[in-house]
Amino acid sequence: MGRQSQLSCENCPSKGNGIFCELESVALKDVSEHKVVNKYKKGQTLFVQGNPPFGMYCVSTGNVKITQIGSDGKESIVRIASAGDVLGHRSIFTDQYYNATATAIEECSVCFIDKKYILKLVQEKPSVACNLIAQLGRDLGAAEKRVSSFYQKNVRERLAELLLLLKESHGITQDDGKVKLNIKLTREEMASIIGTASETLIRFMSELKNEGFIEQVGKTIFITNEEGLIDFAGIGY
Amino acid sequence: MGRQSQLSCENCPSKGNGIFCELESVALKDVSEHKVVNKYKKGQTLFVQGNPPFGMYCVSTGNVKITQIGSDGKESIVRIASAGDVLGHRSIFTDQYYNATATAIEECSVCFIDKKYILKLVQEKPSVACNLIAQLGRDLGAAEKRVSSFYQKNVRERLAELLLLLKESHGITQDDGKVKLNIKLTREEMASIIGTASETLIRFMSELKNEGFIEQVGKTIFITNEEGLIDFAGIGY
DNA sequence: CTGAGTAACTGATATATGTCATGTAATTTG
DNA sequence: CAAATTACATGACATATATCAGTTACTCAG
Repeated sequence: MGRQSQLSCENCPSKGNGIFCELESVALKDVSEHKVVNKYKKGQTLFVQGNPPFGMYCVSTGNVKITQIGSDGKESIVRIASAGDVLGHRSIFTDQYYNATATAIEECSVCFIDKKYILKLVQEKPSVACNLIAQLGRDLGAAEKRVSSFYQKNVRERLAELLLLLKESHGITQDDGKVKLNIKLTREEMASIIGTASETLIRFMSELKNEGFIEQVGKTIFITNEEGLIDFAGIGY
Repeated sequence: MGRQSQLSCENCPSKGNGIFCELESVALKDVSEHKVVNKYKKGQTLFVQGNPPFGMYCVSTGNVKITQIGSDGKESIVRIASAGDVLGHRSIFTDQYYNATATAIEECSVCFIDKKYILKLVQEKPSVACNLIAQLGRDLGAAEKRVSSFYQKNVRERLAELLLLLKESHGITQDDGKVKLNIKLTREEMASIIGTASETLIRFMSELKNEGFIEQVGKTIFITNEEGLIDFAGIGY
């Protein structure tokens, strides 16, 4: 659905931390020529659970949610991809259909790289393969940590943990010392990340507000007391 | 701790489905020469959460549980590795300390491959890199599925799902049509996989027994009605 | 073989969290 | 700009599951 435009990988906002970061200029230009830049509006899907993969996505700007739908229709957010993150890489190499849906949660610019080309690139450029392995390794680590969180922590602790993770990935420290979470998530979405009902999440958010750990202006969340949250989450950070 | 012995990769029971399966004889022999075969007894650890990784493990025989300990001491099983599965690969490439502990749940034979060598191999042999990516991709897919299961399913459904997964990975169909789950897990361990208390798990196991979906002889579980379980799990398998 | 320790199992009770209901605030749309 | 829709928020209640307590059945070391 997205509008196309050409934008070189060398000027990509995500150049520094992507899987292509160690490629020399010539190779990077070659990547540029094999990709398509797509724009997505909020709510538009990059790919849909159950469909076959044709390539890999690399987020340039904006945030994308990766969700799985249960048989009861409940939507669970398994991951959020931001600038520099790749998407759909899992399905290409495992030769499975997408087992999740990727949806833009805001105006996004995402590059699409053809399956054939990315397979060739991984064969020829060990650095790309290694970076892909590392990325998958980090994703797996994060996913396994979440699995154990579900067992070991209650909703309140998982919420504190989520806020701290969002701070790491999307936090902007302001002049007044408060940290702004630069990502717009509905309460419903936040709830489906930590696996709880939105009402329950909202209740605990209110609690955190009352106790002075966070502040809210509209949907935007500010972390005002990180130490407190860490304590709250009950973790060895 | 394990006793050493030399055993060629070419005769490894897990040769067909490991990450080295596409290597030619010469290369495989080279791998053999860079590995050490270790034996572990039930309860012995391959590596421990928080320690730095020195290499990668490849399970030859037996089953290994990968666990994470929460701040409250609760042990959560994030994955079970069996013949052909690799272990500790995540930490090598992400350059992090182990964020999980690997423990033999029965007599095991596991090959250890030095970090330096495996890095070199991934650089030089694209097939190894691709297989590693695929393996990580499958692991990530499984982990993400578990994350959403926690949100979307209740304990009973997660138990049915676990039994079906164990059937896929460790099931042996017998002459009488019953499927034997060829893996010895304590109820406590099973509970910590699906994230519930052992008492609760036992209760639902009894329920499944009473309704004729499974049978038990000692610790060994037999699946007698797969269809029923699939229905129970409420999933689109 | 035997006793001690651990694991399996069952029951009773407590509680965290889900669900339903209702009202208000914020967005979107014609 | 108003109307309609959607998201946020809080209360009341229901319930799945954790926790605690106790019994029985294995397992393993001596």
